[in-house]
Amino acid sequence: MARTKAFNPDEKLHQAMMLFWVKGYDGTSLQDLVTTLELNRFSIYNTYGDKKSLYFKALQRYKTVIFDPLLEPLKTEQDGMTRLTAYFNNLVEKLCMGPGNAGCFLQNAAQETTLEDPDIQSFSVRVFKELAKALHQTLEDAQSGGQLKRHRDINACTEFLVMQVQAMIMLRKMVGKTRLRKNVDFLLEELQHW
Amino acid sequence: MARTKAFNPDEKLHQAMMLFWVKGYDGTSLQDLVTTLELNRFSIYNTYGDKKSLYFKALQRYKTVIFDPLLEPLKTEQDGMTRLTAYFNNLVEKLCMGPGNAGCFLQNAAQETTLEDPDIQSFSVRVFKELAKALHQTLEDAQSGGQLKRHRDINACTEFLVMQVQAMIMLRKMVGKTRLRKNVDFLLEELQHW
DNA sequence: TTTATTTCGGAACGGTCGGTCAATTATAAA
DNA sequence: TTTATAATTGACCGACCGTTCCGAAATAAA
Repeated sequence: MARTKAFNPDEKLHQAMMLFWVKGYDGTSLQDLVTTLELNRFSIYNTYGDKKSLYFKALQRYKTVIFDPLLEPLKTEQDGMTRLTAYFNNLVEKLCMGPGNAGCFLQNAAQETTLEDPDIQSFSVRVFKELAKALHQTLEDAQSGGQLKRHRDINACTEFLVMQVQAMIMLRKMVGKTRLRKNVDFLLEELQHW
Repeated sequence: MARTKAFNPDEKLHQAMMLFWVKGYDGTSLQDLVTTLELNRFSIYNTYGDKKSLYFKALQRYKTVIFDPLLEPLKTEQDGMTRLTAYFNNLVEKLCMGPGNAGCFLQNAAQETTLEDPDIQSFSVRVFKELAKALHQTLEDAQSGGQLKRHRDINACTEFLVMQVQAMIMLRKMVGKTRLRKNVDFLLEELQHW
């Protein structure tokens, strides 16, 4: 016995995600959201709660829509090293396809100094642990498959690779695709001798 | 035939640098500056110009006071690989000594999305090119000294190392010293076989 | 000591921020 | 068709933003 929403909340959330991704939390004003989503301020509050709630919802959406698919190359049936190479190559491509030089929404969220929300922080940490877990499994498979030397410490390698991923995400914000490509190629070449 | 300043502009600029370093450009309000520097708003404008001018001056100060000294280990009389190791070890120490988890002021400045000032951008780029130059020279020395294999492409190695430096700076903002230390040790171990 | 010049302090500017309100409109159930 | 409920709207809130103005205080040169 009530009126129905005149918009699709999921679709609008997606637009909010893109906006926050590119402009950050502080850089995105309520007015920006009103203009971009073509929603009234109150409708935004009514649907998603306050600004930080909306930001968090957008961040969670990013995780499922953007981040999770990036892990797929690590979960195929191929051997470990092949999966690793596929993952990094795909990462470079996707990083250069994203909106502007926005980098990774999750990393941006973790870095925004003004945003010291514990929920957001712990969420970001949790997501990067998922990445670590996937890389760890892949490295294990590579080692048992003989593409990674026996003496290698899987945990140390995993941590290092997580750092490499984050480094590339960040680097993308500052340099072009060519430079990024070269650095990934360098890393992948090193990996062949691990 | 005029009144003298009741404060030391250099000292106050240093305090402003620390503030911008930790809280960023947007995160630092004029009121923050007034409170921290214990200066009147107008005195700030009168001495340093507007907010962005002060920020830029603070950034330049950071370059000479913090960044430049970090390059010193690369410019000693030791052999290339020793200098490289010394540089990274020192970097880890200094990163963990800086204010809070602020990371590197220059990197922060380059990343702040709202701050798309071309002067600031080009300044950051120029500084990181200085780092690249110093690393390049060091790698050359390492190669001619026999600590770096002949077949290695110095330019590619340099770019990769610059990325590693930036990665560590960023990682410091998200993880503790222990984790950072382990990653640097991993990298340095790899370097021994380059 | 006088005078010219600059700093200092506080108040105030217009603008934008995130967030809220009551009145209006639309719609699903009774 | 009526009625209860929720969505929508645009105006509006107090707070803070970066910036500016002006009167008062202070000091170096004349």
